[in-house]
Amino acid sequence: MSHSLSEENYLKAIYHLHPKMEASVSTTAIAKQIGAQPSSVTDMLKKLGDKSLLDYQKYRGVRLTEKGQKAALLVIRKHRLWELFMVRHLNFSWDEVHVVAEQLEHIQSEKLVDELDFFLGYPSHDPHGDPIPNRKGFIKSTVKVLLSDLEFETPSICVGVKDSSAAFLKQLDKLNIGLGTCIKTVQREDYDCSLLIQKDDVSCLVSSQIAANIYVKIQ
Amino acid sequence: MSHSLSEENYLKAIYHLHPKMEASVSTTAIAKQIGAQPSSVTDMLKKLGDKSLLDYQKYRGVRLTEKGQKAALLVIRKHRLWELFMVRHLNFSWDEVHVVAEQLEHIQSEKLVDELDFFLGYPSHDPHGDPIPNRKGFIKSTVKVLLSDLEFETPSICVGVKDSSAAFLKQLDKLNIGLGTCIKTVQREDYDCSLLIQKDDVSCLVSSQIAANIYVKIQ
DNA sequence: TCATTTTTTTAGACGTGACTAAATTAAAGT
DNA sequence: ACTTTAATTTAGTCACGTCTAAAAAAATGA
Repeated sequence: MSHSLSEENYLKAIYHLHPKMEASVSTTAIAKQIGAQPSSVTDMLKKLGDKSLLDYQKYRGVRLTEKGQKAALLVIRKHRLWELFMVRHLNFSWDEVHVVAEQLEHIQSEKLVDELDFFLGYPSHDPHGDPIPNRKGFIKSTVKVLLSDLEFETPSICVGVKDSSAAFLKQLDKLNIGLGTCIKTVQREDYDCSLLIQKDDVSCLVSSQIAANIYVKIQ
Repeated sequence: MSHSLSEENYLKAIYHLHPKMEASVSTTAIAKQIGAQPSSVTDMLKKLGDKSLLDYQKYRGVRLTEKGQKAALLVIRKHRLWELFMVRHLNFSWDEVHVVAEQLEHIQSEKLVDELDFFLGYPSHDPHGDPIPNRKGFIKSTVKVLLSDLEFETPSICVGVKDSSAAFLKQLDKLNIGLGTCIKTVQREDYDCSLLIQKDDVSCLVSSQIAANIYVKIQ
């Protein structure tokens, strides 16, 4: 019924690589995500296969089962609720919460999570704009697009980030971009593909790398 | 600098067996406390000795070093802060928090603990009446006595419990005894050593086992 | 198609933290 | 003091999750 810390990390990694279960995930991709050797991944995939958390066939990659996906989403639920708790109540900034939530997400107590959810007022999104699954493991998929893919002169609102590393989030803080910031793209510079954007009547230039890690929704 | 989950559990167990470092703790006592075999304990004691968290000499029992005691107290600090958080903010009762705090106490993040401490208003005691060490690992020792050792007709206040198992705490709830309850003992029944106590003008009978697990302070 | 490269799996090993069974040391009792 | 009992340690094993090196399968490309 419950899973080890490592198992939970694998489930989460596989989910993140293909949230919609639309294709199978390769051993190498998982290894990169987890930061382990492919041979270690193979071992774990066999184990998770035996627990029927995913479908594993040699050389075929894997796909989460319903059961595996639910387990992954319950870990992600805990991660995001703890992140929000730390930002709202413990004076953490959005770039500091991830590493600590990586530990807290493995605490096993349904009551703890559900009461935390209640305490926070059943929030819909975490501090990075990602949706929080409910206690059944159901998650709302949001319609969002990368800033780099947005058509020029289309007003949009920042709703999340693709990269949630501390380095990137600190960069956004410097640029004064956060969740809810209104942005439209003006033009792309041919030289380095950086984007000229307009934000609250000020325009500024952001690199293509930054633009490719910001999610926006069209108003 | 930081210790594994198992190491932390051993340090905590040793501290609880002899909080004042007044005597050496035996391998068997630790084994009972942890719920492990004595041979496993020996292995771990060697390891903790090598890390100079305790003094270990074959067949001589162990004693925590200053460093080891501080490490133990920082784990206990986390345990008690989390317990209080759950009772105050997450609708946990005092008999439910222990098992979950056993997990939460191993989360490694100084900022998390210190911010939690601040969030709770730098509390002095946990929901079972035990003092909470500060961030330096300093703990206030309280003057308290077991209800079973209290002299008859001496007014006292319940300040803690020795046994914090869910079973015992639930029993206290039934008897309407909690932290702050005013109690005096009236007499001891010769037959079964149970105690007649008086509490808020009602008298009732409690078994010797119960009386030996309630701490009171004299008014 | 067939050789080469890449991916994946197998085989064998290691560290951690536990165990059992046997050996050793310390404590207790006569 | 010597024998018996209890406590402690040693030796060897095991499961978990990892690793490296080698083998096997799949993908790629001339």
